Amino acid sequence: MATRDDVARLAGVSPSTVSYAISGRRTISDATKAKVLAAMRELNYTPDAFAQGLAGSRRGILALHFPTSVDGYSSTEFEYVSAAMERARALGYHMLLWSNPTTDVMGLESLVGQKLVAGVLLMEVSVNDPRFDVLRRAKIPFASIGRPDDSEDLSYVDNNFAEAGRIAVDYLADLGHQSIMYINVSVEDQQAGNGPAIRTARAIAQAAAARNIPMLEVPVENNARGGREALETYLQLASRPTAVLGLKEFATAGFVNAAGMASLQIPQDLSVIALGVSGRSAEMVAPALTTVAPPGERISQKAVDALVQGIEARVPQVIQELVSPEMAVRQSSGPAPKPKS
Amino acid sequence: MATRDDVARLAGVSPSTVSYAISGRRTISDATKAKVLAAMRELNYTPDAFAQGLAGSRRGILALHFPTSVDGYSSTEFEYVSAAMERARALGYHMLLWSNPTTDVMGLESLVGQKLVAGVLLMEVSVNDPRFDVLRRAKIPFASIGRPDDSEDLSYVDNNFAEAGRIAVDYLADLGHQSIMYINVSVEDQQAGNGPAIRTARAIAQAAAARNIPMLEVPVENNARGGREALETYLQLASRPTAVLGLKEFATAGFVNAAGMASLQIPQDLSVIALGVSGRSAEMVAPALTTVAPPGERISQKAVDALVQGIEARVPQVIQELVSPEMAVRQSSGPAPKPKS
DNA sequence: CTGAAAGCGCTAACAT
DNA sequence: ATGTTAGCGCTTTCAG
Repeated sequence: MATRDDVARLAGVSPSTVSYAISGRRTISDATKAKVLAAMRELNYTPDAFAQGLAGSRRGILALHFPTSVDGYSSTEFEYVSAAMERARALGYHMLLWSNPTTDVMGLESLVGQKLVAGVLLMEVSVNDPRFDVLRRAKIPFASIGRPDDSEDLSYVDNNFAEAGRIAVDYLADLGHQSIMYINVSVEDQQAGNGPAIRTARAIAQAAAARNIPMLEVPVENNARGGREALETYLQLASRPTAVLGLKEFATAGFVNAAGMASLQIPQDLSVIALGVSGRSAEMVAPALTTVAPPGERISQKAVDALVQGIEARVPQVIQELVSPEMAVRQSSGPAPKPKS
Repeated sequence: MATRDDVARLAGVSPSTVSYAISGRRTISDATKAKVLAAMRELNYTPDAFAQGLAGSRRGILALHFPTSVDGYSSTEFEYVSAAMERARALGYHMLLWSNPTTDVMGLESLVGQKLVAGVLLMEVSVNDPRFDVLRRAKIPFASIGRPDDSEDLSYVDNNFAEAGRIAVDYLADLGHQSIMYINVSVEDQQAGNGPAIRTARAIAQAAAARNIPMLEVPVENNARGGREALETYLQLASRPTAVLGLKEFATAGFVNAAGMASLQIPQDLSVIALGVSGRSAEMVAPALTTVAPPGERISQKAVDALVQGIEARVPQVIQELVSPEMAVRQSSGPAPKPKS
């Protein structure tokens, strides 16, 4: 492979001139610039990323870090990943995928220690996520999709859960629903500090209280079986809520499907709203799920922007942003049934 | 941050000794090794990845490349990505995610030109994928998940489509089904050379012919609307097949849901089998889809192994492997209905 | 068994 | 406007 010196020789200029012609960090006459460009093209030259990284200060790689999940991830999560990668590329960075158990903080430490990446973007953060301390100590720029409880000094972009709760509850209340069941993630996940689960529960509780509506929380695992369990719980209730909010797509789908088996009509008998689920997933279920979810690409994009700002800005600023969720009314929700007399 | 020379100074040895103590590429007395290790620990030293990459020959980064899809990807695809990343890590490599339009071959070229990555793993390859030529010309190691038509000299791991077709068709034939409809990807996708679509169609046709069963192919887009269109086509058929094979999860789910709306009973009236769909996705649908799909993690894992072999082996070998699909019978399939007399 | 020294291919300060 | 040169932090020969 051709090196910069080969290009310089062929163009008849000094090596540094080649560098400057590429970077534009000093003025080069059009004549020599043309010669350099021609030589580059002829030799099919591209600067070596490792040499650039070692010599300069810019290391054009970002890491996207998420804890390995036993449950696996859904297409909704992949949308975040894809969008983050595309945004990184648009800003001139490569995106490294990195995943290890949350408990294994060493993994992150070793990644950072190698100085391979210029910054780290955290996904699936918990309210007391230990990764933040690791990164703070390492003095490496970072930002997160989602936020921990103690988030004063850090840059993040997160879903506006409070707003999501309000939108969903108000929508249901306006349709005459008088009580709500919330399908939460498993107790273990909650204890692990799952941010969306905790914040959503809080938001729904508040919004429901504001509308004077009782709310019941049911924790299940995020899979079809969990959804079925939620339905069993639902069926055993003395007075069944007419509205169900589900946080995760697999559990919510499982609930809806089980309800269908049990001859419950959705949305005639009860309304179901899925929170934080992408449209594509929502439409895999029958009836298609009404959703309240933030635009994932935009969250990822802004989070990458925040990270890059933290890397490149001379005076990094803390960027914190809550993205408003959007409601998509599909077939799983409607007016509350008339109470039987 | 501490450098290797700092460690050497603290340990009272020469810099190269530190390197050798780490790499183990020459024998070091236990005494000095202990000193070095202690110094490393004290300074919290990790070798700089860029310096290692520049000085040595090993560049511990792999790229996972897939064309950006307008349709977006599903959780099934994410499983491949996750598994590939984990395997790479197990083998001591980082995994870079990279995606751009197939038409834009320049994008891949620039990635490779930077010599950032030691090898490239291709996903979502088409039968005439232009990316192979780019990589061949660049003389960079590569392997693929899936394969092009001309695959003689390259390493790949792919689903055994022929076997998948046979398994599905034999299963249906044994249950008395006499004709089959195949929901394929859109005509555009087929013309773009979508390998799984083309090979699956071929496999089903062959297996059906062997069992003397007619097969009808219906191309639709991979989303809920596509599934509904497939059902409309189905309903208008003079004699309706009692079995449907679907290639993509969103279209297949859409078909099943639309069938439910049209009061078709699955599996009583017709059986549906989803090909290449993960269990998690299959269970989002009601009735849960019977699937014939290869174990995604194992495909990814072997593909990464093949790539790394191509990078590290002194005499790289061409590794080609077809992974057998597995059938999971769920609720969407059963015996053919008795023909009405 | 260990040390010294020559690069790897660049960036950026120091020249002119 | 361009050339010269000193590193960046390592790996790996060459020399004990």
